[in-house]
Formats: sequence, structure tokens, C-alpha cells
Amino acid sequence: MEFSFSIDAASALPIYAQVERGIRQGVATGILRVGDQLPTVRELAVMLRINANTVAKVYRDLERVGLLETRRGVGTFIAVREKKPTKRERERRIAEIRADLLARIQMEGISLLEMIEELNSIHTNTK
Amino acid sequence: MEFSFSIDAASALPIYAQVERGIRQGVATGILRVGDQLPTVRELAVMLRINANTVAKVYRDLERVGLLETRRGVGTFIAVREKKPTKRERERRIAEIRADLLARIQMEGISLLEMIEELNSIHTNTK
DNA sequence: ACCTTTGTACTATTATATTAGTACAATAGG
DNA sequence: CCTATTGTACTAATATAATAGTACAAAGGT
Repeated sequence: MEFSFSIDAASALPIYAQVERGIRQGVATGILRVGDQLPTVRELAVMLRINANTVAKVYRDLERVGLLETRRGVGTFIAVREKKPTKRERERRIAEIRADLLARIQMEGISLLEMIEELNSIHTNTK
Repeated sequence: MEFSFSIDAASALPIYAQVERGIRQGVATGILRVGDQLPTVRELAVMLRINANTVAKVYRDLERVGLLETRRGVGTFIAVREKKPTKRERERRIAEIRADLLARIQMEGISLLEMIEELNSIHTNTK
């Protein structure tokens, strides 16, 4: 698997937020590991067909948070694995994911049963 | 159940998009039905603690799309039920929901099995 | 030492988002 | 007819987002 994601310029979600999400998802899913080098500001800008300043902003923001580490003249690297949330926090997030999913399937006219079966089918096919 | 949602001013998603999502979700979930009157522009602005212009923009946009119907001096109403998607379209959306869910639970360190059980528990409790 | 690469820091420009305020047009109801 | 209500249409101001372009500082390689 390779580190890549796409930008939807038409989305209401600003580009910089989409880039940040892409990187965070890469880290969280293990596609990006501690020490891995990211594309350079200019490279990623070309890859995503966005402005280099936008990429630079994301790198800067994520560096401030501690997720990335930048070495001038060298590149930008994944600095840390995201810290484990508390049990309480984890449950809150599960509840949030659940609520979002329910709202969304209801919105699309999909029954909970159908969705569960959809997920079960992946589960049986993948293991 | 009552028509209500909340705005997160800190979200990267612009306020107008959050309002639009709230209304669309209301319609899709059946909380808002054809013919139902929405709060007035000024009322909803107060309810959500945002500017009336932002609400007006959303009403205008949704009217253009045909989801709302506005009668001057009277109010804004739900115009149509969203049209049924084709079978193909529906499957595409299910796949999209599934992909988003998988990415998200992986990002949060939640196993698919755990998520399925979470959903199953709702299912058994609600029926 | 020199050159290249890389992140950083600017300025400038354009577009969008949000708020504030005012005014107007259409409609309902007394 | 009159008034209040409601959506609509403006202007203005501020902030953010995104692009374009230039320049600089730090590090590595030669």
C-alpha cells in the first residue's frame, strides 16, 4: 500500500483540512510510520495539484502539534505515533462514529441490518 | 423528535455547509416532511447563534436545488422528498459509507468486529 | 567552498465566509 | 387600507483560504 489521497476542490471542506486528514489517516492506518519521510512541500503540491503554500501550512500546523518533524534542507518526517486515548475518550469516539453512521444510513435509506450485513461480508471475506 | 441541530464554529466545515447538512438530514430522516415549515431566516439565525445572512444563503441554495420552497411573507417550506437514487447509485453510496467507516475505525484503533458488535447491540436493543 | 534541496517567510492578489446593518417586496391578517 | 412578518437584495467590513511569486536559511553532497 502506498501513501496517497486525493483532493476534492469542490468540497466544502477546505483543501488544507483534506491534506491534514490524509496525512493523519496515513499515520493512523500504519501506511505512514514513525521516521517515514513525507513528500517535500513542492512535491506534494504537484502531486495533489494544489499550491505549495497550502502544503507548507499543513506541515507547519502538524509540526506544531508534534505529529511531524521537519529538518531544514532534508525533509519532513513522521515524528510520533498518536498517543493512545483514554478508555473514556475511546468510548466517546465509538459513540460518535456510531451516531454518524446511523444518521448517514438513515439519510440514504439503508437499514441497519443491511449495513451490518455489508460489514459482515467484508469480515468473512477478509479473514 | 424535534428539528434541531448544532453548529460547531470551530469546525473546518463552513457554517453554511453545516446548516445545509442539518436540513438535509432532517428531511432524509423524516423529521422534516413535505410541506413542513422551517424556522424563519431570522429565527433560525437566533437559534443557531449565527448571522441571518448565512441562513438566508442556505435557504436560497436549497431553494435553487428544489429541496425548499419559499413563499415571501409566509415562510420557507420543505418542497419535495429527495428523489430515489438508482440501484447503481445506492450501491455506490453504500460502498462509500463502508469505506469511510473502515478508514475511520482503523484510524481510531477500533476493530471491525468490535464495531459490528456495537451495531448489533443497537439492533437487538431497539427492535 | 559550492551547489542543490528543503522548509520557511514574506508580499500580493483573488475568492469565499461571516457578520452587521439597511431597505424593499410580497403576503397574511386585522 | 394598514401593519407586521418573511424572504430577498443590497453595501460594508473583517477574516480565512488559496494561489503565485520571490527570497532566505539550514542541511547534505560533491
